[in-house]
Amino acid sequence: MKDPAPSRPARLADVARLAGVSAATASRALNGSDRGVREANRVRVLEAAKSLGYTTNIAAQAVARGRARGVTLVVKGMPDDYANPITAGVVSATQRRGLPFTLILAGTAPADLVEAVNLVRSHRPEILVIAGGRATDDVTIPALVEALRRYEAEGGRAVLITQEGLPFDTVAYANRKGGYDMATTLAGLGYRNFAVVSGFKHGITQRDRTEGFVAGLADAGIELPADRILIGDFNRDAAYAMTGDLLRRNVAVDAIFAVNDSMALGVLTFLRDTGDPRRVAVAGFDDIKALRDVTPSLTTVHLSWEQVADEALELAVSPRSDSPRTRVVEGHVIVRESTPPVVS
Amino acid sequence: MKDPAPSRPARLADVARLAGVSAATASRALNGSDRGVREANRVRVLEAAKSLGYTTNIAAQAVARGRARGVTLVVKGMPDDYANPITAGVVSATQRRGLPFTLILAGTAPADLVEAVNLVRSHRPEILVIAGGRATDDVTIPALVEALRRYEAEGGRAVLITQEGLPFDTVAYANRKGGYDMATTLAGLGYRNFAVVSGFKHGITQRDRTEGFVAGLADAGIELPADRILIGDFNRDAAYAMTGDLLRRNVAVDAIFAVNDSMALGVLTFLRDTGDPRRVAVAGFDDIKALRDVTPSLTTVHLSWEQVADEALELAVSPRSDSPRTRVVEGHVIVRESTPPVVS
DNA sequence: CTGTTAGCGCCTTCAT
DNA sequence: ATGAAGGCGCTAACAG
Repeated sequence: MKDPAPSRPARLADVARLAGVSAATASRALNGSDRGVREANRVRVLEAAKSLGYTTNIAAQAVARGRARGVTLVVKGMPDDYANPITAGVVSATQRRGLPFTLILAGTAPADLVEAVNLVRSHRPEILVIAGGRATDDVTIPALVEALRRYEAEGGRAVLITQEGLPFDTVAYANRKGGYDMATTLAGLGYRNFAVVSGFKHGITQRDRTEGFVAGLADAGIELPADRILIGDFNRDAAYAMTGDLLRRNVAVDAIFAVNDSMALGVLTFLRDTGDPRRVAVAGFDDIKALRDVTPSLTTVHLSWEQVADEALELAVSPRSDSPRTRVVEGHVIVRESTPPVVS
Repeated sequence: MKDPAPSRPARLADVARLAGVSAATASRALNGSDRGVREANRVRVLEAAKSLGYTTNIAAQAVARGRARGVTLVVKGMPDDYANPITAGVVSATQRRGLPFTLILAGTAPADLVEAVNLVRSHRPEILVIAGGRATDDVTIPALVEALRRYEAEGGRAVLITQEGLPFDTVAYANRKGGYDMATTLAGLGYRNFAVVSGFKHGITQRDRTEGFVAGLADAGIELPADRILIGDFNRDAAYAMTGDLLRRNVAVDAIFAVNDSMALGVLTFLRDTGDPRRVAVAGFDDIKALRDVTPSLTTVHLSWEQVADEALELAVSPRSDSPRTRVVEGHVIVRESTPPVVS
């Protein structure tokens, strides 16, 4: 049997005709914000729509309205909980508000983010959320700011998660404080010889977490030699490799702080692959879900992604303010098996 | 400083004017498929566009063309690698082809999928991919089929991943064979007393994996008592609970096959939380990335998600065929530490 | 409350 | 190769 000739989707006019009303009335009954339609007509329109299998042409609607409903999230890399614990939070916060949700992936190169924002601009959604950190040496920042400026000038609302310091509404985590608290916690447990597995040098998130950690150690009377701060890519595999480098140097280390959980998992797995995973304490940051299934269970800084996402959407739907607002979400240290108290 | 009055985004007409050409020419230079524009004009249009910060209004483009470029993926629940190893594959396969990508989340109730498809219809993308299994007792299937029929009648191309048996192009995994191979592998390692942790009764994926496993055991001369097949929700937490139920019954079990990896992780974590995780062998299915970091490392059926996604897109971009095609991707068993050979 | 009339921004014949 | 004109499906004024 041959395919039937591609029939046109039912249009609003078809529905209106079948219901015996004008297109305007059908529009109001179907998608209008105001209630100005007699009940009888409303019912007839809805029935006609259903019997025709009508779905609003969102593109046409967006053209007519000048803007598309809903929020678009831009995420770097994969939207998995592993690398991007934020995604799930934004998704559910969005659905909770009954807003349409769309996800755009950006590549991991800095310039990709600018490109993604311009792609989003061409969709013209009401709300744009960008998740993910940036680097201090990122030469594309001016381009990013310009793209976002344009987006907002065109009537959109942009909110950044993590991208602190840019002139837009922002939700940030207390990275410095989290690092600081982790340091004092570990020191309190009796550890003295630390190493930090961090992301490449100019990443803002890892920088703040690392600096906070170093400051916390200092306040606990512990100095961290510069060569104990390892630098590499901001992911699990790099952390795995860095741990090898560290241990091969045969330095005395009894605790490793990885600046995020997926890196901590890399550290842990390396330790396990090469002996007893408990011979060095390990701590991470984020409290991603995957931690539930690893041994030893991992000490980390818990962040409430639900709250982060919720604050972001709240900023987005609130009236525009004259100057950019920043909300900071704090986490708290959760001590688990990977950092047992030191017995001496 | 006050916000400037929301300026309109630059339109094609603005670009055309600045470049000194007509809108038609600007359109051809910017987005036209044909090359019919003199080089000099092309350059001037591109420059004008850049200087105005112009981005195509995709909605308008979609209205004019009748269809939006790119692929939309519908996924149930969260798009994380944990529950949906497919997402990452589809994302990269899509980007590899240079197609715009959009993700729509559906709720986990069967009816949510129909709703999601209709939402997608209203976006009118060229390609629609649905990832995720279904239940045999799903009363919404006719509604789903109708929604997809309409989508295709309107000119869209739908491809299902996993949703075997529906009249659309489909990429399926060899679930039965995977289960069968796992059974014979485990039997070959010396195991005799099995249990299966499966998803709720009518899920097609879990049914096939379970049936294959039972058949494999039978061919190895092992009978699986019906009460050793545990039924519950198709996720980690349910598997965790089911394992508890099983062990409390005090039955002799030396190996548990969980029908997917996240359930296997639930089993493993339960075993660990209540004693030595190695006292029972555990095997899963899918080979998700999170497995890299757990101990003991998990025996599973490896599936190439890249290949699955690639076949799906290949079907989608290939010429329409008269009857629905099905491609089956096979996996293979990978034996790891969680199922050591039985020594007797 | 409802219908009429203009657009929204873009693409695509059809001429030239 | 280019421009003019019409149309895609919907919404927003404006009358009534």
